[in-house]
Amino acid sequence: MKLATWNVNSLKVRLPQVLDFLAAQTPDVLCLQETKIEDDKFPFMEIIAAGYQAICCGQKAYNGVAILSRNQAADVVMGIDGYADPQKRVIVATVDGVRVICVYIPNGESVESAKYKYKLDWLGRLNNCLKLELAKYSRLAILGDYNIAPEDRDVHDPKLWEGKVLFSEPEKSAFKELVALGFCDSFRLFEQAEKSYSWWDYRTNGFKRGFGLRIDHILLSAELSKRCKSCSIDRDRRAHDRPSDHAPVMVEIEI
DNA sequence: ATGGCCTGCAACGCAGGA
Repeated sequence: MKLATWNVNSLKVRLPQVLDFLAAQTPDVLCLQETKIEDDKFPFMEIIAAGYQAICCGQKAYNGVAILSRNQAADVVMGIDGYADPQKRVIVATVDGVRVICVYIPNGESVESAKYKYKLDWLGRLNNCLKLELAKYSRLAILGDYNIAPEDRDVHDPKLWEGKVLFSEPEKSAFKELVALGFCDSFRLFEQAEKSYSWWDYRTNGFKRGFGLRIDHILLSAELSKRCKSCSIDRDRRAHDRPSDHAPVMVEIEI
């Protein structure tokens, strides 16, 4: 089973690239973030024509998540239970016996920002949600844009990023607390190339200069970790004409 | 280089991203 995640930074713009990704990688599940499209405008026809089903939780202009899957998605939940967040950042479903949580964790803007407080609060709510899901499902995967680089090796210049949003201690602690619930960062189960990142800034010509961060992650429960055979970043997609600023991340699990 | 771009919305500049 292949599970993938990709922050597409507008599904409308990136739809051809998403269809190309589906054809090239044939994932069983693809989690999308920053679709930036309302549900009634979601490109269901094109996705279905590609052999996939889709569930979505979107809004106008900002945020928005979706899960594309070859097989039927069951027990769908939009958002975090008991948290009336107007920002559409979470969609959950069971596919092929795996509980899939697609997350778009807030960016935070800067450590001084009100959005940073929202991010930390949001992470607390996600932590509670994962606790409950883990009690119900042993095969659990959380895929998405976490907007947190967990370790020095996930940052092109840790000195430069020290204390900054995406790499501040409270964010890294919150990430560790999620993992400590009983997950593993699937990317680190395997030997990886140095300077492996999933996001590069548009502005700094970041991709060409290797100015990147690893902020898109796939956390797996113990039950899935022991069956995980690979985790990779499809970094070549970032070199595409008119790319998303994020590259897809994918795991293969033997089920 | 204190800089650089991309997207959507609604206008011809802003918010937001990270």
